[in-house]
Amino acid sequence: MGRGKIEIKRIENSTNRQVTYSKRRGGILKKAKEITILCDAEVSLVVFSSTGKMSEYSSPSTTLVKILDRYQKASGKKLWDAKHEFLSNEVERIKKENDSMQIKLRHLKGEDLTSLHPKELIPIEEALDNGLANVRARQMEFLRTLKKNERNLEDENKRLSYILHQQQISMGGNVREADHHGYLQKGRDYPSQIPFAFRVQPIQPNLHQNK
Amino acid sequence: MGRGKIEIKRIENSTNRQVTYSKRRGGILKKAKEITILCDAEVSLVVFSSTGKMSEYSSPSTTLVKILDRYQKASGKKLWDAKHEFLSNEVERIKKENDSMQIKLRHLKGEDLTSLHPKELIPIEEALDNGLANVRARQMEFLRTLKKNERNLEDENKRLSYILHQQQISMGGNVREADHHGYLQKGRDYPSQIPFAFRVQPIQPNLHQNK
DNA sequence: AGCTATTGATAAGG
DNA sequence: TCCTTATCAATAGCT
Repeated sequence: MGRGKIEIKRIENSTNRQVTYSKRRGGILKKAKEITILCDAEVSLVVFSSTGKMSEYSSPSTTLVKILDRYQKASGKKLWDAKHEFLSNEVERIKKENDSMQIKLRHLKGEDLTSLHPKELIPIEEALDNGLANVRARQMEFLRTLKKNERNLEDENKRLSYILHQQQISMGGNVREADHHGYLQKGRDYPSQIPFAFRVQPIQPNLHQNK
Repeated sequence: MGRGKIEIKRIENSTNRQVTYSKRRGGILKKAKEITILCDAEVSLVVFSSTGKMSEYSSPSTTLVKILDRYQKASGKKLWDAKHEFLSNEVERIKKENDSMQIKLRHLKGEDLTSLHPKELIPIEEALDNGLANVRARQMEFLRTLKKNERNLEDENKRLSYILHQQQISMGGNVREADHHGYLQKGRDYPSQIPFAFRVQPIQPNLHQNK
């Protein structure tokens, strides 16, 4: 019923699918209302688009809950109880998972070990060893990063101090020439010779870089 | 859409109403299926005729229960009562607990450490150290128990062997007197003197005592 | 969002 | 309930 026949299969073009959905949703809702009025029927219609947006229709004078109640009586299927059962099972399932993790955690913390066979201690020991190695490796890595950061900042500090000092020399004439030469000759060590007031305050190393 | 336009109002003729219901029900079900397929939608449709007969459609791969579940989440309306809510909350709660344990376990195994602040590594390291100490202490304890067990068994073995030997002496006369005295004199070392046939097979130490 | 050619749904009748 | 068919309604493809 359109400019051409279409095959009933998923519309691949997403825009097209959306448009068709919108049109047909209107159509089916209208049909639901019509059958309700024309035939004195009760209808409950819930539609989710592929994007997750919901539309619903329930015939007037009833609610979805009432219709579902009737549904259960008519079909013999249990929506309530099934839902109940499903959730109960879910709770059970997750609780078990929980318990087993709890136990593993306790074992790793070295608790409740007396209940274990000595053979079961071995993989735990290995896991702990391994974990410890990983944690320490990570700590070392972090230390290295910190040190590197510090060194970079020190270098930058020296560079800035040097520049500041030179500027000071070119601005005011009352700086002794000797100091100036001293910097050029002493290389890496020159910052120690700079009066404190010239030094640039180091900024906080960026501890959050991996956060 | 028929031989004549009809007004959308209750069809008074009961037979006519039934017929129209039947036709339109077919139509709306078809539309529901089509929108499901064409637009990748999820549909739940329940219809009751005025005579109380029910028809339903749920998109494949889902059930009415699942759709209703989604319905509740999307609409905020509660279809089921407090008990369900309680169970749902329970599921949520335990799932969260589960996730947090999952994360702790992973951290203890030395996984996903890069997401941690170095300060957070310290308690993990401590826990691992502690756990390792406990596991190893347990292993040592076990070893001690084993050794003690072994010693006890050896002693029992000797005792039994001695008794057996004495019995053998009192029953048959062809055992040399010397051997008999030997046991009493040599103390702890005597079992090595007993012929193999006299020795009692040691039983398996009870490794499962704490299981 | 509108427009319209075209297909689809269905009212009436058998 | 099912078939047929005239007729109206829904909508696919475009803009």
